Amino acid sequence: MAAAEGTAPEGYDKHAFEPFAVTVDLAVFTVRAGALQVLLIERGQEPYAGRWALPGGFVLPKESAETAARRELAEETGLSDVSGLHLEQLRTYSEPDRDPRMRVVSVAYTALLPDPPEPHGGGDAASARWLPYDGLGPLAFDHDRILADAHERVGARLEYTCLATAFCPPEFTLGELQQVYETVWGTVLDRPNFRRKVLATPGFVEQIPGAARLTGGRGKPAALYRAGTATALHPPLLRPASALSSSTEGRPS
Amino acid sequence: MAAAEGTAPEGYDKHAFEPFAVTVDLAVFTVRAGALQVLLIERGQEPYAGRWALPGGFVLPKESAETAARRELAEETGLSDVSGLHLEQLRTYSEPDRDPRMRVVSVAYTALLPDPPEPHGGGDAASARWLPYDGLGPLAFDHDRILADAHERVGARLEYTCLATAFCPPEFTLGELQQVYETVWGTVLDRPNFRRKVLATPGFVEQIPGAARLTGGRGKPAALYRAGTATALHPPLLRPASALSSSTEGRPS
DNA sequence: TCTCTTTATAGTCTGAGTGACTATTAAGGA
DNA sequence: TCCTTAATAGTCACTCAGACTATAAAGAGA
Repeated sequence: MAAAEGTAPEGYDKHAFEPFAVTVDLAVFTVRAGALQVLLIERGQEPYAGRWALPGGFVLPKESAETAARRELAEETGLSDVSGLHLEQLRTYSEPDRDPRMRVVSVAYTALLPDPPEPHGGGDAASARWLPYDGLGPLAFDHDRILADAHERVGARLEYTCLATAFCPPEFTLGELQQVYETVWGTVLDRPNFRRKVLATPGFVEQIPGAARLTGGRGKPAALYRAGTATALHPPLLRPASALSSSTEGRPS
Repeated sequence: MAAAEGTAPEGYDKHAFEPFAVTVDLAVFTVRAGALQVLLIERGQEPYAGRWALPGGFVLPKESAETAARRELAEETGLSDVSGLHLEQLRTYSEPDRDPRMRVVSVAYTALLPDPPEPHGGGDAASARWLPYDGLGPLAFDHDRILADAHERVGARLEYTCLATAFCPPEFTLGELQQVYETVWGTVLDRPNFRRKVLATPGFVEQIPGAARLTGGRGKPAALYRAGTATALHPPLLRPASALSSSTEGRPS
């Protein structure tokens, strides 16, 4: 139901039941220098003063959670245009005691950025920073759990969708695309096999004719590709069995 | 964040911002007589009076959305013990105008029941009924969308998990398990190939030694199985390409 | 300039897994 | 007794992924 039936108080009005605060939390990932990084802000006040937390904020009265998430994403990253970025609802966290101050229900979102976003945003967050996902200390609230869920979701999405290109700039090499997989999954993939699989999937990537880029200064120049129009990956690109538990290893806290 | 930072009003207190009503909506599926059926309640009052809607209700001040969903599931189905049933959070719907009366954020859940639940519940819902998923008219609120999302999620879950046994009673034949797949996906599967795949997956099902049941009175008796301990399905049991769009075909409204 | 290293790209071989089949077994009904 | 139905067993070919080897094209250093 949408409201006001079932266990609703009889003759309800908007104050006949306990109101909830509704917020959004953002797990924003990027791949920088071969490492998976997360956008975090440092809390300035209690509770959890000094601890890192996921960016986020209240859903305003006239906006959806999705709209709120995109607004917060723009504010925290400092990017002027976030309309093209990948933003996906993760799940909702509603444990009654997850915020010691009051009852807060939070809709978590996962966002993916290509490499060169500004180091930290110009929004209201005092100190937003990119931090490596591995080795994070315990975060504020239940954000360890949210971040771990987000990581697992992104890893699974790479298997069944063409989402990996969302981590890449408009033009990228297959080596860079492979590094996205390797970084998120925490494994090493065979380069010829990865190449064969990506090129065999229609619409995953399309080659930019005649373009090439020297990668690292050494070695043969790599052909450049851009993201294709396909979104699904059939058959999927399954991560090796050795990477199946990596989503629960090395996660914060 | 969990609350009270970012775009939160300065010096917030619990009434410094617009309160939201938080509800749960349930998409409860079962397979009865070879058809996919959904538990629905008929609305008795405006808005959408006379229309069918998903069961659900308010999240109480001291409970999580998951707890609320399980409580509602027990009330609406009339089952005394729902602790063993599959219940999974789907996603959250938060469009500002999804309920014309007030601002309601709803956390949707998907539940799966084996065949013989009571026809309708003894809870507060005046008229809860099982209705076939195919051919449903437009539902109340945005419940068409929620139900379609739930169907798609269940169909995808069958591919990668051992979830299909949640639709089956404690003892079942492989033919019954196959019918779960065929009913949810809306396709016909090859029986020997399905059998080979299920039996080749360790922990999916385990045979009950010596037990057999006549299925339909005709034909060779089928061996009985119970659900195994595995939860994941590696490699997945992908639905045929002909069933890929069936999640968007034939869905209500 | 001639190697050596590095990286991209091409190709081979094999085994696992699946789709499309055919064959056999065990029940009930005419 | 024969026919139908449904479960179960087995075959064959094709696809695909993993593990390789080989070649091409760049820079670095002697």
